[in-house]
Amino acid sequence: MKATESKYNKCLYFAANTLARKVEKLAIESWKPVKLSPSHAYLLLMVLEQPGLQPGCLANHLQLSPSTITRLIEKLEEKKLVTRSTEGKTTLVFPSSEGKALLPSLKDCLEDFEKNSCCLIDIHERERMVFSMCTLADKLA
Amino acid sequence: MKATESKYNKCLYFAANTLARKVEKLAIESWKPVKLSPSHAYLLLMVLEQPGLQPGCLANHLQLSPSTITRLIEKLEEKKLVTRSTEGKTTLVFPSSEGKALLPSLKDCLEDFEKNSCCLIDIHERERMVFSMCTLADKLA
DNA sequence: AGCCAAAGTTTGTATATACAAACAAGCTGT
DNA sequence: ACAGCTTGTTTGTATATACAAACTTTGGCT
Repeated sequence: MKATESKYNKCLYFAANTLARKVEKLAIESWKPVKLSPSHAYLLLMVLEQPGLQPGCLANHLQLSPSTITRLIEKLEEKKLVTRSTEGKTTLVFPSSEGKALLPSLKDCLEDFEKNSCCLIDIHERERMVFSMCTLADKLA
Repeated sequence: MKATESKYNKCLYFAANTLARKVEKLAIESWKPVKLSPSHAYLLLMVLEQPGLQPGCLANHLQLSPSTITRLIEKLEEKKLVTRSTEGKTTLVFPSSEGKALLPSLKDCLEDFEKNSCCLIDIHERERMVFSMCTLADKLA
């Protein structure tokens, strides 16, 4: 059965969750080449662009809870892709050289993901949808 | 920080996940009066409308995996809101009388949820967004 | 100086969901 | 008739995420 045919196809709860799960699946595929989950990949990308970023800042940008960010960083640290350095009460996250080496592949994966999802929906409709989703998310904050 | 201001505010992965998590939170609040999580509530609603529905059919309508449906039913069974009866290789799910008694409250919660989320976004934009989300979800199936 | 409040981070624990494998029942072709 | 495929369901295990509580450091107030 298709989502558009479900009894709940007008329901925001249903639509938001169903879409998120399927997008997650597509994203997981897209990031398999670098052996990272999408969240880990996005976090690493941010750290590569702004070395020394703090967990709190990452949480804001990725709209994830601080504790989730801690867990993501832990895993990236295990994989030797980032390092943490504690400065007083704050923590700074830096990419390792291995992490830096991954940058081109990460960008390829991101591009792949965008390409795969863009070809499924009219680009303007997609843009409007993403904007609506972010706007509504903000109002739910 | 707001989702619309994030570095990733154009990214489908980011938008879909952020929105879904926040909608989930709102839904959790909306269904607190009946002490059920949103998924459990939606499942119970379906079973109330169509007693004897099979897990597989529930999975299709709710767009969840069969194993997730099993887990949801287990919990509703613990709470004595539904019963399972196995007929050969299929299973039929029926609401208990306690489950039936919950129907009016469930509908109130659903209405509350709709009301709370509708007042945040223009109703036509919302409709279009939900439709786009379902359509895209189908293409990602 | 000393203490309390605030801010940043981490830890313990819980929920939602899925995949893959196991299981069970029915169906098909020879 | 029965060996094997197919379908529906459940179980074992894993991931993503969050909340609440516990630290930790810093800065303000007295």
